[in-house]
Amino acid sequence: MSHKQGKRLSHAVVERLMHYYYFIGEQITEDTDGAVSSAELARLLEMDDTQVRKDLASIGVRGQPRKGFQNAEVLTAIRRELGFNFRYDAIVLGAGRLGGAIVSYGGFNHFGLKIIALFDDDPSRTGEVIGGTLVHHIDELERFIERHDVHLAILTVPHEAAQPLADRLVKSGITGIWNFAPTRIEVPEHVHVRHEHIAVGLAQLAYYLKPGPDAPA
Amino acid sequence: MSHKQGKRLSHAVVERLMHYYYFIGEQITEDTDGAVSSAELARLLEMDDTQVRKDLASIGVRGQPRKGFQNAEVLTAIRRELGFNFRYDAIVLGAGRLGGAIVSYGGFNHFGLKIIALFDDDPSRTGEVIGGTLVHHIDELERFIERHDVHLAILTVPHEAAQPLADRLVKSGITGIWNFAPTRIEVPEHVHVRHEHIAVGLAQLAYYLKPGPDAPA
DNA sequence: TAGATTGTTAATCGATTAACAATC
DNA sequence: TAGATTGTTAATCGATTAACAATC
Repeated sequence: MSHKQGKRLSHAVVERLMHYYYFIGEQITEDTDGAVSSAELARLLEMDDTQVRKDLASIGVRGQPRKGFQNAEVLTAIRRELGFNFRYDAIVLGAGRLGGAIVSYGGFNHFGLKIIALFDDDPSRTGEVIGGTLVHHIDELERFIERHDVHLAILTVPHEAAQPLADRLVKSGITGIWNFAPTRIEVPEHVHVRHEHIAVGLAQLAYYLKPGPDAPA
Repeated sequence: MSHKQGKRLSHAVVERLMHYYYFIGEQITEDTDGAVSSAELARLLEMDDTQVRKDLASIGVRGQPRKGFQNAEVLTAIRRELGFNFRYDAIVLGAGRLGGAIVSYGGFNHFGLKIIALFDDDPSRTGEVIGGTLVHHIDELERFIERHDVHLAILTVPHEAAQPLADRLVKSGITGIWNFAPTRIEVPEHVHVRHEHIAVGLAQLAYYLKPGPDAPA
């Protein structure tokens, strides 16, 4: 393998790999043998073709002159590099609409994510099944995590519940938190948090739609 | 005003402004008169303090030596710059769990977004009210957009429905699309699309949680 | 005043793009 | 072979960080 092992990919590279994965994955239905050129990928994703070649080289994929990159080979390398071949068991905190949307979304298993339980503090929700997943009472949290050796939690709770819950999660051994709660949470250094700050996306759009002299063309 | 009007802010700057807005907004409850130093903001958001000062300078906010930046002044400037003072009427396409979660989330009105209707192709959903918002049949789409002069649409439909719907939206005069559908959509240049590619967040986390020699410390 | 913090220029760093020889 | 496309080095660009005088 020609690329350096252990080299940590930047967030930007991981994001671009996801876009390649996503896009090639969409194209491939029966045409698994197809290939794609860096120029083609670049055009469709509105980026530079050199960038594409560099990104793919960085994960050890080599193209063929006059042909491009084998679809299947690219997908395999991205899966390997981003860890989609591992299975990550996860729990979802909060059985509200967002938590429900997340457990119901079937796409995550392509990325190795398997949601094995929902938790909610409303006792009347306990025992309910959403998207094939059982709702547990929040009091069961610590015992469940220990018993099932879970390391990833998805937070979809209100503002005020987020930090106390994060503390409980960390104490129980959770090392990754995907935070959809509308607040920042603080965790020890060894815990990875991804803040999914949905209003940022809205702000980006609003900025472009804003009327007046400041509006960009 | 000292900052250049009409200067287009980069995506990265818009995102950082949102983090400041969010964070200061959380702090301020009664303490509207408070101020925050660039060093304090930087520490809490894990970034460089010079960056904070530059960002705030770029939207015309001036701090006071030995005091910092007035909370209220920062918030006002960000609102002005990002367009939160305008009202954006929006429609949501798809009355599934995700569409429901979006209309039920109360936070968007802080950013000027007002969701005025849901649309779904399932006739049995028509007339239903979710989060205070009425579900219309998709056949009403064009007439509704025209009648209510809507320019922003939020897509929460399945893969295969996304592109055809985007085409209808564009034809009806929509100029901004917030796309939560798990596929890329193509639109004319004058239409702004924000792809909310949720699995990217998962991939970032998975990359850090991945076991093995490649895993970063 | 002394000292904390800003505002801004200069230096550094990294990411993007251009160029082009190597390859099939 | 000729020509399309890769792989990679060099050049450019922009973003981040360091340094420090200005300010209250």
